[in-house]
Amino acid sequence: MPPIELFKALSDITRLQCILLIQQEQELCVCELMAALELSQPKISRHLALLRESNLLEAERRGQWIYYRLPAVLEHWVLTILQEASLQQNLTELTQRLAIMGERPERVAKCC
Amino acid sequence: MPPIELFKALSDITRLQCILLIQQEQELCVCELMAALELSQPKISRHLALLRESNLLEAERRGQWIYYRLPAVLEHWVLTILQEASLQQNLTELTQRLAIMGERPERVAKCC
DNA sequence: AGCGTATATTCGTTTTTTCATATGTAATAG
DNA sequence: CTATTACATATGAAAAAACGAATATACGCT
Repeated sequence: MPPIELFKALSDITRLQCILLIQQEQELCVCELMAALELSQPKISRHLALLRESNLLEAERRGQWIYYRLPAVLEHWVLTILQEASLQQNLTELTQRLAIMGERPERVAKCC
Repeated sequence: MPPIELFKALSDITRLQCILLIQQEQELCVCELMAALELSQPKISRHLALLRESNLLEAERRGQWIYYRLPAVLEHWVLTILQEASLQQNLTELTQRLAIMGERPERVAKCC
């Protein structure tokens, strides 16, 4: 992946927050991201699609839900940059809103 | 500096090439960047202005020329990201076009 | 089969970014 | 002082990105 593609992908606040929150939480479904970021479903979905197309996220359907996570194989320098970013980016507010939903799978059962 | 600001700054190919080439060469003037990237003066200048406004570059006038370089003090995580990017980004073509100009100060004398 | 939930995609519009052209400014040379 | 070089900035147009609203699809339940 060329650096410019990574930087373009991370240059939108919605995409940056999505990918960093997913990195922190291992995996998240769309409705959890909607709740955490307080954004509309199509908006979240479209940005996730962009990240998927750049191979920065992969999606897995489990029942009604589609879970997003970082790909198992990810170039090391990309991971380095994500980690540096997550050290700088304050995610506490997003994490709190996630916590309010409760733990998975109850969280999932409740959220959508 | 918030991560999103850095990623926005690096999400344009002209700005990315400028800053990485400057990082590699210590410092460059506008006419050297024009020659290396083969782009118009206002285009280079505008992108340099954006990088300057984000404090990712600093400018120093010496006679007729204005030299751009990385700031002496730059958050460490920003440097890390620039270094990771420069390991991935191929700058040989740009570097060659710089070399054709010859060495500074002859290069500078010739370039503009 | 029919309904509700979770997510994706399409479409038309708005906003943001980028660009080329033109003009302004600072330094140097004559 | 005038001309030239090196660079900055303003302006308006074009291209790209992001958005909301509506629609489509896929799954689970009854």
